Amino acid sequence: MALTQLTVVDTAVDILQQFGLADLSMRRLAKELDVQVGALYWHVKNKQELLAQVAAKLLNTPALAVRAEDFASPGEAVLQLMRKLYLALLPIQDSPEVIEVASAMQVKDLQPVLLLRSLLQQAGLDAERACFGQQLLLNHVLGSVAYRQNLIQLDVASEESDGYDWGLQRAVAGLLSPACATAQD
Amino acid sequence: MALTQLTVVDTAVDILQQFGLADLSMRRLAKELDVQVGALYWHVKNKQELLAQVAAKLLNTPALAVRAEDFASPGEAVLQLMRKLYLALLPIQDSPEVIEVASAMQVKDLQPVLLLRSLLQQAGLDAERACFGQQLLLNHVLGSVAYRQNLIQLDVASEESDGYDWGLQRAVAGLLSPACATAQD
DNA sequence: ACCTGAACACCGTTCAAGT
DNA sequence: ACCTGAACACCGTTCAAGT
Repeated sequence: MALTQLTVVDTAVDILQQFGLADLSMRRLAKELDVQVGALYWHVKNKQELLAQVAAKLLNTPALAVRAEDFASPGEAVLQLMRKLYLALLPIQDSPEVIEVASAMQVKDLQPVLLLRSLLQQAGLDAERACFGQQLLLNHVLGSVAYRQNLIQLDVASEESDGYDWGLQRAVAGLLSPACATAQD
Repeated sequence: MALTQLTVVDTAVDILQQFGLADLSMRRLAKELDVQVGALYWHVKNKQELLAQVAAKLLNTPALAVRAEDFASPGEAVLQLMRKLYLALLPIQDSPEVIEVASAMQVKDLQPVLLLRSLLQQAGLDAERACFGQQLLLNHVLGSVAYRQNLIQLDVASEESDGYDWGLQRAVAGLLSPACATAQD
């Protein structure tokens, strides 16, 4: 197995899924690939860039696609996309941290994020507001996933609702309500 | 200056404010206090617990208090509290990470968080929903602060709005709208 | 009770030197 | 072009031994 950018990123995804971010070190990754640590730096610039690519691998999957035409309204499509995102990220340890790194690096090709913005525009928000709404909803998934993963990790994974879905519905309602002409100006 | 829990935490807060979380290591902290690293572990259990105490120090300040009686409605008080929180956290480097550690450790005495929940209840939400609403709004501040701190750090601190306030208004509207009888059941 | 000294088991990144 | 070996400058945590 030749050492390429692809194998490096894929192995990183593997380690993340199986052992979490704490175990995803450059040295551990090198060991898994049977090379010296330095060799990795021929294929990726640094750890941050590697994590951004890991995030892209996690999010750019057809499983997270949603077609607006399949729903009664764009709002319904938004809800569906957000629910898929939550369920996809929940089983991947520390996924919120990884995705925050990617967002921080201005990674532009996270498909579900672009899709979310586009759906919000289809629902009637202008470009700027779609962007703000995207932020609100993204903050909510990542925050909720992080919160729940933490509960799971440090004790019982209480079966009861964590409020993600309720908060999501209220947020989407707030974003798309007809009273959306900004309250103050 | 005797080495106590208090001085350790206060010095940690100092380092965080001046240099950020990356520089807040146990070794750096020990150097600042002119002691060996091991000495710190007599006064704090570990780094995680230290960070939780740092978060508490940051949040449990009278500057972040808001009295419901001073506003036309509980909803207005919520908006005000959230705006104060945002402005208070923005200048403190990596404050969202630090606060997430505290929340993760189930720290119960973060006053602005308790206040937020209480205001949501005063606005008419039942206990469970107030808790969910608190989550939504907290996710939004922490996410927005992290996002903005990142922009500041890696280039221009664009003066234009980051959408925090618009998202906040829409979220609060969604939470407190009269159509709050859950849409689906 | 409180602190030192020193160790243990790690990190990310760089770079001359090899092939 | 791609990789090794080895170094540099760090981490958090523990613990016998000192005072």
